[in-house]
Amino acid sequence: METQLSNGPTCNNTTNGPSNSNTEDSKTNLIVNYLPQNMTQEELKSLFGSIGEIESCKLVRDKITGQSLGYGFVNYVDPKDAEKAINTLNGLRLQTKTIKVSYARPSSASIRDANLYVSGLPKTMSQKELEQLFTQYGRIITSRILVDQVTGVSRGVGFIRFDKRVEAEEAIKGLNGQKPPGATEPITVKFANNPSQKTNQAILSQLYQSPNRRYPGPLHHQAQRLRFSPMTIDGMTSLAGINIPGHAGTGWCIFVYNLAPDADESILWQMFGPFGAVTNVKVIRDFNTNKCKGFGFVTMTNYDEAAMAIASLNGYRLGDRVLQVSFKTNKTHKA
DNA sequence: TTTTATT
Repeated sequence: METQLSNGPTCNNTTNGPSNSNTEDSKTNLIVNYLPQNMTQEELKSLFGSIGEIESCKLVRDKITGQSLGYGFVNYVDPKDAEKAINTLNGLRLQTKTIKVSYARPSSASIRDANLYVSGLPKTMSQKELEQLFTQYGRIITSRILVDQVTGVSRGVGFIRFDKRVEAEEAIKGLNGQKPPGATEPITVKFANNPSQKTNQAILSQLYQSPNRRYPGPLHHQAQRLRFSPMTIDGMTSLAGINIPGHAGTGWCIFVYNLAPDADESILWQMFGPFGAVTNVKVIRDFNTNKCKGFGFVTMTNYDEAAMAIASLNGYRLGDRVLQVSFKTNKTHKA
């Protein structure tokens, strides 16, 4: 019985059970999870190559869309380097993500589709308690409880990934429809949807079948998933008759709010440049005093990079100020 | 009432 609970609150348990995976392969081959969306295989290779010589490296992508699936494999020549990579790179913060680095289990059919979706959980249940409930059925690889982004309170929904599919099946048999100790409502336990089942065909048909939609939000979101270029989106914008926030035609215009009175253009270049191609920056100043009026604009060429910059820099603390960063909207001056 | 963990 080698079940390991996670080491910490953020489900960073490494899958290096002493008895389970002691093949040669497992000592050099790593799986890297929770990678930022825009990270390329080259960047992955470069990051892990800084530890030692890499035998092979692969970023896993969606077969159809080419989108990164947020994880990859790094195989070192020397097992010592693999161990070093776990020790130094696991938990590393990259942009908005905290990456997880652990030994890859030997690939086999038995470990696929072992991910469970659990709903109806008591809102008070912690990740640890969730694991305690499931651990009797097998070795837990990851666990997660989804929380409300704003309040941080549990949504009563979570995921449990087991080492083996058969363990997941047993957990469904044993726990689906059951009440956890102390709970008033039964929980639902089933296999989680396979993310790759959500084909872009379905997304595309949504895009094209709604020529009258007026709501930029969701469409915008899907554009991100599909990695359309700004030009493609522009074409679709006219086709669908909608507005895409921040899209000026020459790039993606980003609104930066709460700059200090003495802010200048160089600070905007410095902040946004690392995220990708920046074509223009502008600090808005008072005509008389020549002091910054508290905001500015940045234009970036590529949607993905602009989105990443916004995700990373919104809420960023510059001096004693907390910046607000978003795509520029066409709102005049209400709300 | 679905996050991105098996090449």
